[in-house]
Amino acid sequence: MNRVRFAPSPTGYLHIGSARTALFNYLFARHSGGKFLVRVEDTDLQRSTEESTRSILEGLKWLGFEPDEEIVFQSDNADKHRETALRLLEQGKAYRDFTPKDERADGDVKAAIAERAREQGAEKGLRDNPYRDLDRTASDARAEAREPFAIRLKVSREGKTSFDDAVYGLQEREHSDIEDLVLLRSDGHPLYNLAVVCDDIEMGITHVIRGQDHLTNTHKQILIYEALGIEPPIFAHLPLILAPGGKKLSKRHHGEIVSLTTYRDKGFVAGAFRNFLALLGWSPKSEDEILGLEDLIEAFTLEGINRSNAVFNFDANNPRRWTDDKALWMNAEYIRTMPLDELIPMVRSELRSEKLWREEYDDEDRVWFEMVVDVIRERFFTLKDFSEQGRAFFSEDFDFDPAAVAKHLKKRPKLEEWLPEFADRLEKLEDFSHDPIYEAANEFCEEKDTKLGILLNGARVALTGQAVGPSMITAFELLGKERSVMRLRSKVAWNEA
RNA sequence: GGCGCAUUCGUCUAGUGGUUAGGACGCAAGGUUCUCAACCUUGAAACAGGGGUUCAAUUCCCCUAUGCGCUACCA
Repeated sequence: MNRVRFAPSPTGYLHIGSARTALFNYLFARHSGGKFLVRVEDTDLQRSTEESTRSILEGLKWLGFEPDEEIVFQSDNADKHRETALRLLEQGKAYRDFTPKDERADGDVKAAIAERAREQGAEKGLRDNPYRDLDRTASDARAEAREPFAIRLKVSREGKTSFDDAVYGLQEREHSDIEDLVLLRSDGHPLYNLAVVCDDIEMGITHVIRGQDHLTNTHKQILIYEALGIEPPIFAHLPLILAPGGKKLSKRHHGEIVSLTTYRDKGFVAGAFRNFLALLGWSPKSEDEILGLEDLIEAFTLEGINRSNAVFNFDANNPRRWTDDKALWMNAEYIRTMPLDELIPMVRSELRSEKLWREEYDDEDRVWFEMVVDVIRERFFTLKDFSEQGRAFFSEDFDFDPAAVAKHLKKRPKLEEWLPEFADRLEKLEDFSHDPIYEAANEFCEEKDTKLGILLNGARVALTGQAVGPSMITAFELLGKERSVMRLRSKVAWNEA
């Protein structure tokens, strides 16, 4: 049975790239009837926080990925990792390195690495550590004398490692390009490469599905598997998600846009965002794009993953383009087509958080509430729209869009008399439903020798504060006689700037 | 600096040794008419560049360019 894991390091919120990695792991597990596990890689004690762990798990839950077994915390296994390093030392497959640890600069680590490499040039040999072939008794003696040391893997001088990546194909790397990696720090803490390998073995992981940034490091892990005499799992590396312009998508430069919780907080339907994420770097055989969780599970295969990085397109300077257009479109598509039963709870919690919720909506006004939601969702993009653009349906306290007031009211000064007059007509209607309202509106316009649109567009602004919205006749019906009449008579909109 | 990976419309992508290079988002135009940011229809829009191999290359090979990743006693 396949066993996969999602292994985030808790050093911040859940990045959308990580969320997609979790998604692919989850889909792979479900598609093949395997297990989806979660392991929190908290070996970097300095940077790991509990709050981050909490927010990552919350994010996974929102997307609907519950782990099939208890969550593993990597730091709990540190002793085992240490034992493993010691065992390799014992077997002569690793050695003690007594070189004093050099303090690395905090800022641009990458630049420092490149600089060092440039200086060392071609004469640098990755095998020339003086302690690599230190006599065993001498090594033991120095360790006995409490001299600090790190444990490094003894990579053989000749040959190469290779593995067949499920996405990128055959990968080969010369040993001469791989240094003797550190397994255990001089302070006794295990390092990442050792920890992942040990834990993946311990957890019985069969497929490692992770970001492409791990592709070249995989060779180091293969070397550890070999030293341990254990068959490595199958690796499948995923293309990265980039920012517009092909740059790295980072918190530092792109802010909250990279955090999964942003999407929840800004009114995304989890299923819609999940659907969008799935299409970034993977595609189904069919041309369908709207895929629910079950569809994704059925269609998902490693073969469908492509190799080039995907750009997550958005415009930080344009509020309507705050995230990828297609993601927004997809969210709108979900909102207007999903079963009402599923949408209602989401709208309820949105209204609750904006203090617009009334218990009657779940009770005696339930039918009315569902009708309203069903009508207004047609033009909405996010769940937030229910409390913003749709606010007038749930509260008397709503704003008027100045552009709408200018275009549909101020430009037609006569409406200031007509709307209250029309209110009188509506008030007299015994049957306040579609046809009678429509007739009354038509009659009124004939009398005033004006077009229906002028009256209704003006009414829309007066009743909802918006220039766009559902059919106005329907809006009258939904708001009811009392509120319609009151708002038509109100001068509030006219006094807006 | 070294090593690795990638490159099809603006973006996400499909695809093949011979195709009108397909779809989606976005964009544009037209339609609908009570509004449009909804809906319907139509349209513009791509094989990074240069060499090979071949009857034929977007597809296979090489080089260049560009981007990304790794290169750490980070994960």
